[in-house]
Amino acid sequence: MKEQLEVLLADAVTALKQQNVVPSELEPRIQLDRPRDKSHGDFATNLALLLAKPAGMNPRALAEALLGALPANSLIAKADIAGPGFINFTISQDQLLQQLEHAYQDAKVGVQPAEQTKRCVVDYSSPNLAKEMHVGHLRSAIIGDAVVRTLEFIGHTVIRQNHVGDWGTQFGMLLAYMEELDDNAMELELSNLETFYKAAKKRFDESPEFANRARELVVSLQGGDAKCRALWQQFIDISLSHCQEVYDRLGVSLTRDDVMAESAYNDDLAQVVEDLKAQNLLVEDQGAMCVFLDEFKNKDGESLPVIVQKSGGGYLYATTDLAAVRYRQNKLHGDHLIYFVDQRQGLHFQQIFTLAKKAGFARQDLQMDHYGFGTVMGKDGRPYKSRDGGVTKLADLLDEAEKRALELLQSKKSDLTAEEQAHIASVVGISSVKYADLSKNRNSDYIFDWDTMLSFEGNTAPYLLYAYTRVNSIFSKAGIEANAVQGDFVLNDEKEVELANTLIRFNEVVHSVADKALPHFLCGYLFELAGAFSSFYEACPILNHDDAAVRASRLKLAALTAKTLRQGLALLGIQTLEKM
RNA sequence: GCGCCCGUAGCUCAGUUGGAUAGAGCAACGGCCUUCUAAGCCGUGGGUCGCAGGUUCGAAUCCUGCCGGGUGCGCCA
Repeated sequence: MKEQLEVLLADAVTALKQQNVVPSELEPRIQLDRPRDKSHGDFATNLALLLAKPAGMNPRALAEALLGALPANSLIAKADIAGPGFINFTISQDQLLQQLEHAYQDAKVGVQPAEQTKRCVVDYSSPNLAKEMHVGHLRSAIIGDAVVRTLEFIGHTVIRQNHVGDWGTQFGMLLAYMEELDDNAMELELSNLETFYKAAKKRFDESPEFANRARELVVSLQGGDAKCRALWQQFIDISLSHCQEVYDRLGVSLTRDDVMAESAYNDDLAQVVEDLKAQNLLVEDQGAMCVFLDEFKNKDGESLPVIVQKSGGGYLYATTDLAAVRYRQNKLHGDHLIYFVDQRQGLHFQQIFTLAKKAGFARQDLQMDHYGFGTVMGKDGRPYKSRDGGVTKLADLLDEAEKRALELLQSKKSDLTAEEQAHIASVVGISSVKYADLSKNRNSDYIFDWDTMLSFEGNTAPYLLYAYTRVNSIFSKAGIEANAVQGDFVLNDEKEVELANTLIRFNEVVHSVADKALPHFLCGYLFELAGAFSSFYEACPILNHDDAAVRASRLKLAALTAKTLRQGLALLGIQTLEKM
């Protein structure tokens, strides 16, 4: 609908250029807003204000001219010139009704496919396998997964890449510790990777012999020693299955097939350095192999180095990331490489992107984006910590979410069985954690607060899940299938119109989430939709209305609301409940 | 020192590439359950958009300079 209006306006501009009213070289950006004030119509544009100066005309007169040049159409019911020269459009109700009917019938709820589909290679989650996943791994997995689902929904091909860390120096320490244990003890110790890591670290810090052995093992591991590799593989397998458990509980769509570990690039690293050298980009500095990029300066105004090989010969994560760029472009055939990684690695990725293009590892037109995010903070405004001051394991965090949700449910009166309560608590707990994260702008830090995220009031998962069950209860009460209501949409009541206008915005919102990789747009929209429905539900009787046509139309509005909420939440990676 | 992010109501946050009177939720206060629904709805109060300049028809948004916070800047990932 917005797109159609944009096309009409673009045509009007073209017409005015032909009439020499507007300079022909002008290419104004057509901006259409949804005004907050309803008296300003459904859409408003500032086009006349933008063009007034170059055209040497009074903005209101130019607005008149634009309206005169607008092609005939069935979209616009009314167009007014307001204020200094805004044009306010009111969309014809026929159009609105058509859009509603289409969304009601459509498997994608009226969401249009992207104009140009791409192959997106998305790097997200990517934990270090040496330790168990902790609270710091939450955002990449949750936000990345929501964006991935949204990109797929509008027709892009997405290749997930879980770039797990399985190759760092700390693995020497872990292997050394494994060596000291017999089979039984090992199995026991590996059941909790967190304590295993701590025990190994303690040995490393306390015993110089152990530390030496750990360093030897890193060398043998990277040298391909069979015994060492087997031990390492055993550890990696256990750690990956821990990760998979967390993904499954969290409803993150990653699987074992998406794992493309750091170690997988091992054989290509020497080649990366070789290729940089062949292009005269490489400089040896203090024994390390570096590329100095003029785009980045240090405090003295000197170029900043990207170190690709340590003075001891070892490779670094910059080397691996360069190899990964090349792999993702050439082997996975990506058009758009996306990284959901902590904001703090911003400089690193800027360097990698710049160097990848400079070295010809990436085509000049390859799109590469680092979508960063802020830190998870505690209520005290400092990075989130568990009660004992340590990092919180993700598994424990999710346990607590479910436990708190269950307590909350039990505090309310309900006729649910214990089994139903347990299931609902699990969904509510997990989705609360996810939604709290997704509903904030990913760029900023956010405060992790159990009470706020589990509240049934405000922009939260429990509120939306409850809103969904309320809509559903209408259909179960009436014994009607939501997707098979006979009759047409008819809009009379103000609340009906408001809900209808909110419903048809879903398409725009989904596209903006995909374009900007900002899922909080969708959260804000769903909250608005749930609110619009509640107001409608309060003001407009559905099953009790005696006019069958009105009843049918309202049922369809409810059905489309349910469908939109379900689909919207699904894009966020949140499942719905039939009752709660 | 330089780079990036941030500063909006008491609190948590929106504000979609500059738009009309800066919005939600929580908290506070006041209403609404003999009608599908109250884990809900309706309403009230609450602001020097960090500060000071600038750009223009118009600035929370763009530019410059300060103040305050976070984060990063050669061999960890």
